[in-house]
Parts: sequence; C-alpha cells; structure tokens
Amino acid sequence: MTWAIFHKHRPTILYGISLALLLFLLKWLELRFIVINHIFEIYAGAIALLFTGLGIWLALKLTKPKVETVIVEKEVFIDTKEFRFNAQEQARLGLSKRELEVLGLISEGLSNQEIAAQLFVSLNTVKTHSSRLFEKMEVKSRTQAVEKAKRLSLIP
Amino acid sequence: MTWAIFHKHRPTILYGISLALLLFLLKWLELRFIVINHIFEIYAGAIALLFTGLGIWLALKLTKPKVETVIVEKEVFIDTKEFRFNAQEQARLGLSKRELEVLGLISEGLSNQEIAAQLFVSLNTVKTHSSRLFEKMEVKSRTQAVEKAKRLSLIP
DNA sequence: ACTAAAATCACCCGAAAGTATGAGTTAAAT
DNA sequence: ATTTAACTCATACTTTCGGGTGATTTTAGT
Repeated sequence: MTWAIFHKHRPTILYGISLALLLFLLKWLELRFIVINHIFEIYAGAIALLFTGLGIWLALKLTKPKVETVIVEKEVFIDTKEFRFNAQEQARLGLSKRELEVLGLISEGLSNQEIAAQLFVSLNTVKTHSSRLFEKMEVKSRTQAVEKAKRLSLIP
Repeated sequence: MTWAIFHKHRPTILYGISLALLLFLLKWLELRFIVINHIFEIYAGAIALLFTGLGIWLALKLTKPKVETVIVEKEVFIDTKEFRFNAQEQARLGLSKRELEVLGLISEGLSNQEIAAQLFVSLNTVKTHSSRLFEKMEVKSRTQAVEKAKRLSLIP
C-alpha cells in the first residue's frame, strides 16, 4: 500500500525532495558564508572561552587558601616549684662541699651530734663546719640558715 | 667648553643624529610590518590575556574562599604546688593558735627572745609554747619542727 | 714541689635552746 | 557556775649551739 502511494505520487515526491535539498544547500551555503565572514569573531570567541576557563582554573588551582588561626588554650601543669640546685649561689657564697652537706643535714632537723655520727667525724668538726657555714651565709643560727638556704635554692 | 666642542664637530654630530634617526625609522617600519602581518595573532593574544584575567577575576570573585583552620595550642602554666594550710593536721596534732604562731616565727629563723618581743610576751612563755609544740609534734628541736611542719603543710 | 683551700680535730666559754615543774589568768564551753 | 583548755609567767636545771682560737692533715691547682 505504501509502495503504491509512492509510485502514484513519484514525481511530486521527487520534486519535494529536490526542493528540500536545494533549500538545505542554500541554508548550508548561507551558514558557510556567515562562518567565513565571521571566522575571526568565532575564533576570538573560542579563544575568549578557552582562556576564561584557563583563568578560572588557574585561580582555583594556584590561590593560597585563607588561613584561619584558632588558638586553643591547653593547660599544662608544670611544677614551677621543683627543686633545682643553685650552684651559682653556692659559688657566690663560697660554700664547700662539706659545708653544703652539713647544711643539708641541719635542714633535716639533725643535731650536731647526729650529723657527726652520720658523717663519721667528731662533734667539733661539725661545729667548725656549721660555724663557717653561718659566717658565709651571714646568719646567726641553724634555723636562719635553713630558711635562707631554701630561699636561695641550696636545699629543696 | 662643551659648546666649543659642539661647534667644532657640528657636521659630524648632525650626520650621526641623521643616521640614528634613519635607523630608528627603518626599525619602526619593520616593527609596523611585523605588527600588521601578525595583527591576528596579537589580537588573539590580547584576547587570551584579557579573558584569562577575566577568568581569574571571576573565580576569585564568585567562589567561596578556601578556609584552612590551624589550631595553635597555647600553653597555660599552672602552679601545682601552692601553699594551702592544712587545718586537719593542726586539729589532729591539737596545736593551739599561739603555738602555731610561734611555729611560724620559729620557721622564719627568729630566736626565742625575738619571738617574745614580737608577741609581747616573756621569754619563758615562748619557751613553754615551743616546748608544748615540740611535744605535740613529737619532735625534739625547732629545726625538726620546721622540717615536719613544712611536710605537713602547716607552714609554707 | 710548693701553695692555697678544704677538712679535720681540740678546748673553752657564753648564749640559746629545751625540759621539768608549778602556778596564775582568761575565755569559752557545758 | 563550773570545768576545761589556752595563755601566761617563773625558777631551776641540762643540753645544745655557736663563737673564738689554734693546730694538723688532705686535697687540689700552679
């Protein structure tokens, strides 16, 4: 049935097709013409598009991120009253090793007699040590010596 | 003198200047020629530059800024060994106010005589106070008392 | 090897610290 | 009102501390 219709209107259809082709040709030629006439603008447009894209890419890729600084307070418990022997004070006062040793034992509450026993020396020796100690530290008694020694970080 | 030199070599100088101008003109013409011959490339380059800039501008203007959060820890030093009077120990040992007062002055290195003067009492009173103090604290001397009192946080 | 500082010890003496005992006063609790 | 604890003071006595002086021995630095 379709075939029959084709055969019946063959000239008309051919004419139609020919007309359509002609029109298409004309439109194509027109487009070509436009394209040729505006080739520069099109090229420029393409470049513009391309390089706009490039610019955006560059900007996104190469910019440094903004840095936002957040300060968090962290509690650090530090023993500020930790004992650290002050050798400078010892040198300044000119205290000898033995004198310092006696000072330490005095600060522990030992009597001269006990200190003598501890150090395997005579009571008199301990007395002379403590005497020189008091002289050098410019104090008048063992309690003052202990108090000052703690202040000067000579004993804990 | 400079003027004299100019007058003397006037033709030479003029000739030199003319030559220089001619060379400059030729170079300029050559440049013009190059520019005209490459007008399209130059134009394209200009567009490329312009739109790259536009792209960058767009990217920077229209995108949200990147934010990088940096956490900086700030150390806060806290004193852990602060003196806190130990009232419990005082109660446990049964130390009276006056005895504690005497203890404090002893720890400062004062003699019994000085303590007596400070408290407006007699030397004997100070002695009895310190004696009872030593009994209660179970020590035998002022230095021991000071040492123990510090351990028990009765004095700083 | 010589010297200076440190460590050791002894003796004496006065001052301070600490013990023992007793007692008077005051303030707070029952 | 009475009791109790804290504060006060005194006297007598013992022990320890601290100053003064001098001497001997180690140790360390030049």
